[in-house]
Amino acid sequence: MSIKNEGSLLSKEELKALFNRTGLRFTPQREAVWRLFEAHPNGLTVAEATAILSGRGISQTTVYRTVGALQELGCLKWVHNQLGEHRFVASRPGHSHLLVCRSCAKAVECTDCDLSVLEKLIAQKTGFAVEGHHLEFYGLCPDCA
Amino acid sequence: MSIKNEGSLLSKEELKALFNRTGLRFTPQREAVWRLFEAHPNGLTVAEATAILSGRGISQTTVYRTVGALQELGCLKWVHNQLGEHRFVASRPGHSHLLVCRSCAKAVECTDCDLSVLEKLIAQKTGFAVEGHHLEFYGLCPDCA
DNA sequence: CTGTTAACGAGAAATTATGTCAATAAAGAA
DNA sequence: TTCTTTATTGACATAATTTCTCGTTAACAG
Repeated sequence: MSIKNEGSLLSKEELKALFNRTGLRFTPQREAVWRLFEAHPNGLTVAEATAILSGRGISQTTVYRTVGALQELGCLKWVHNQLGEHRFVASRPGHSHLLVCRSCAKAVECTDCDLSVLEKLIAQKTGFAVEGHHLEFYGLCPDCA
Repeated sequence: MSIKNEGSLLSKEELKALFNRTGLRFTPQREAVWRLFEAHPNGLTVAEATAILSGRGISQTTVYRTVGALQELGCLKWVHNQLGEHRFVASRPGHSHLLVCRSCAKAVECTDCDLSVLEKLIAQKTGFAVEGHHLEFYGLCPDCA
C-alpha cells in the first residue's frame, strides 16, 4: 500500500491533455476550477468554490459543470462529511481511497489498498459478482490531534 | 466475517423499545416509514418514500424527520449510487458494510469485516489517528447477473 | 484564418431540504 | 382509566442545492 501526499501539481500542458484526451476543451475556467481544488487539500463544497470563483467572473453553472467533468475524469472525488456535507477533493485519476480528517477535513490519498481477499470472501457468501468498492477512512490528522 | 441477509423484521414491540430507549416516541407515522424501508431491500430515496407515504397521509416533513431519526438510531444507512443518488436502506444498528447491486440497487449487509490491519498501516504512514471507515462494495447481485 | 461546435454566463426553474407554528397524540403519572 | 406534559405532526413558507435554457463566445481541428 502506498500513501501519496498532496502537492503534486499538474502542469498546464498535462491538464490540457487530460481534457482533450476525452474530447473536452481546455478553458481558462476549467483550469481555474481545478487549480482551486488543487490548492485546497481539505476540499471544498460547490458553494464554497462558487463563492471564490464568482469573484473571478466564473459562474456557478460553470463550477457545477466543471466539477462534474473533473469527477468523470477521476480528478475529483467526493467525500461525505459525517454530517452529509458534499465536499470534493482533488485526487489522482484511478482507484484510490481517501483518508479524511474529521476536524479540518484535510484529505490524504492512499492507493493500492488490497481488498481483493475480502471481496472474494463476500462473493462466495452472497453470490454477488463484486466489482469494486468505495472506502473512506476518517480520523484526526497530525495537525489536529 | 458474517453476511446477514435481509428479511428479519422487527416486531412492533422491538421497534417501540428502540425509539423509547432514546426518549423518542413511537408513532404510527414512524412505524410506517420504517416498514416501508424494511420492505424495500433495494432502498429508497426520500422522494420515493414520500411519494408512497403521502398516499397514506404522511407528510414530506415527517418523512425527512423520521429518516433522520432512523439514521441516528443506526437503522437506516445511506448509500450513494454511482451517480450520486441518495438512497437509504434498512440496516441493523452498529458498524456494518453494505454490498449494493449496481443494477437493481439491492443491498445486503455484511458485518465484522476486519480492516484494523489496514487502519494501523495507514496510521503509521500518515500520522493520522484513524477512528473508523466507511466501506461500500458494489457489484451485481445473483438475480441481476 | 475559418468553421464547427463545445463551453460559457445569466437567469429561470426544478429539486431537495429545513424552519415555523398551531393542533394532535404518545408516554408516564395519578 | 383519565390527566398532564411535551414530543411529534401536517400545512405551508422558506432556504439551499442542482439542473435547464438559450443566445453568445471561444477552443480546436483543418
